Amino acid sequence: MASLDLKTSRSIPEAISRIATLSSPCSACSVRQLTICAALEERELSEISAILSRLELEPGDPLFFEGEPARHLFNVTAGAVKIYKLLADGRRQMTGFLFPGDFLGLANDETYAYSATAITKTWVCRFPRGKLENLLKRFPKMERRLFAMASHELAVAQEQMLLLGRKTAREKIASFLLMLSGRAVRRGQMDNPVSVPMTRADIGDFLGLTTETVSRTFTQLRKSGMIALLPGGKVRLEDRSRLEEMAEGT
Amino acid sequence: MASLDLKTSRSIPEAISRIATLSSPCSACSVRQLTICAALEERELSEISAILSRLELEPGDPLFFEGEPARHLFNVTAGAVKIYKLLADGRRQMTGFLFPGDFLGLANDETYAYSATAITKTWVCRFPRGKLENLLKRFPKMERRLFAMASHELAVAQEQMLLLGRKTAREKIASFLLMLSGRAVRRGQMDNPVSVPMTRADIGDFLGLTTETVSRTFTQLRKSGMIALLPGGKVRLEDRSRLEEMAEGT
DNA sequence: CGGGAAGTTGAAGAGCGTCAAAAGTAGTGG
DNA sequence: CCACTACTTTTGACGCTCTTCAACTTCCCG
Repeated sequence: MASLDLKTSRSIPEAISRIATLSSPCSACSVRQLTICAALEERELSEISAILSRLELEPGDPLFFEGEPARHLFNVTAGAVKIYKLLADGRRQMTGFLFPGDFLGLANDETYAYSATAITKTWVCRFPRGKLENLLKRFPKMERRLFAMASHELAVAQEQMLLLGRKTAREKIASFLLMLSGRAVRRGQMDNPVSVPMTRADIGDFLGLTTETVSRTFTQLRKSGMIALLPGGKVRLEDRSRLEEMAEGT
Repeated sequence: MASLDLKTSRSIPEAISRIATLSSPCSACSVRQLTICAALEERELSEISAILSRLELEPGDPLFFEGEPARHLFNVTAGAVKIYKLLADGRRQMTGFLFPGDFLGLANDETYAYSATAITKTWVCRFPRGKLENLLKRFPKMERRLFAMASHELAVAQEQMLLLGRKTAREKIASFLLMLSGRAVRRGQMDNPVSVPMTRADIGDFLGLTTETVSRTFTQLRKSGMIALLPGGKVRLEDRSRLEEMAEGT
């Protein structure tokens, strides 16, 4: 699994190497157009840059835990992050997987509503909450962009509720693979094969299934010729239209 | 609308006492403090008032359907609304129940991501999307308030994912009743008994269960003395702490 | 290589869904 | 005011999907 992300993140060193020559490291940011920093001027970027810290996380490193005071907001620039909530007895629900360009840490009250952990080697920009809020007041464009992203998250969450509440295991897995593929495209990557950097247990906790059911369902889709399981945690979609039908329940 | 210049009213009773003398119907709005119109000046309220239509809906009346061009945003002022998504074969997932003070119609692309229907006799304020957006640009306080509400929705959605993906039928029903109770309190109503204006089928589609399972689970909770089913769609919570434990899976 | 985590597969069982029917409730009109 | 209808809710019997528990295999990373 880990080897797979090394591949996807191969362009990071290049980006870093360019940092020194630019006025703001953000100018070289490969995910800028995807996130809150889109459409900002160079001068504004340097102000953003001044308040953030860049962190490098190893697989399994936590960003924060549910219930903690929400002191920071984060922006994923490379790698993958999982966010989840727990029940008292340890049952876990992933509420999202985050990839480059995704934003996390919005807190309604003063504490995080979920925990966040790096899945692979991951780079994030970390913003102190108060400082970012001050900046947002001065850059309405950025605030509106953040609102739009939250609004998008809301639509994604509703789609996920439909999946969790009403789809079968096969439909869930099909939807999941298509979602990963679609998001890869939006980040400018190949749509197929799709990189699946998380474990079966993580996928299960995302889809409301057990690891065993996830594994069995992958096998089932493989045997019916709809997908191929490639080494390095990659999955090739062999019949996208049938997967799409399956995902919609037809 | 003629203008009567008043200072911002901070306390609700104070505001209500002034209703008769005020120009904008929004001044008398009982849910103002709960929604996007909180903390606006009288002059701003009258501008809001100028762009909205007030609609009265009968049970079953649609507000809009998934996929339709998102021309309006809505604010519930009285009654109850259900929002839901459908699969091709008719399977349905409620993504929320909305009560006075709640906001709906945010659309990421140009179309609604879900359908919305009145459950009971309902009053809403309807805002043309473009006009409201213009107003938001001029009233950053309101835009920030809307953002905060969307952010809250996001946290609620994540809680619902935890419920849908990982809770048992009993835990789901317990969580549901406690949620209704908590929201009633936030609207200034009694926390117990809780009013349950939606059908068993609607509840099932909200919790990822069938009507039969919802009904059986209600019966089970009633027989174990945790709730009482009252006429008129009311439920009395007989043992809140046990319900809370159950909702959290302990 | 070797050890531990992750993934796969099997068998058995539980929880919830499905199908069916009865009982309760609300609205309508004679 | 009651009968009629249609819908909602409840209850029962049965079945299926997914979970649980367990063993085995594969894949990494040191």
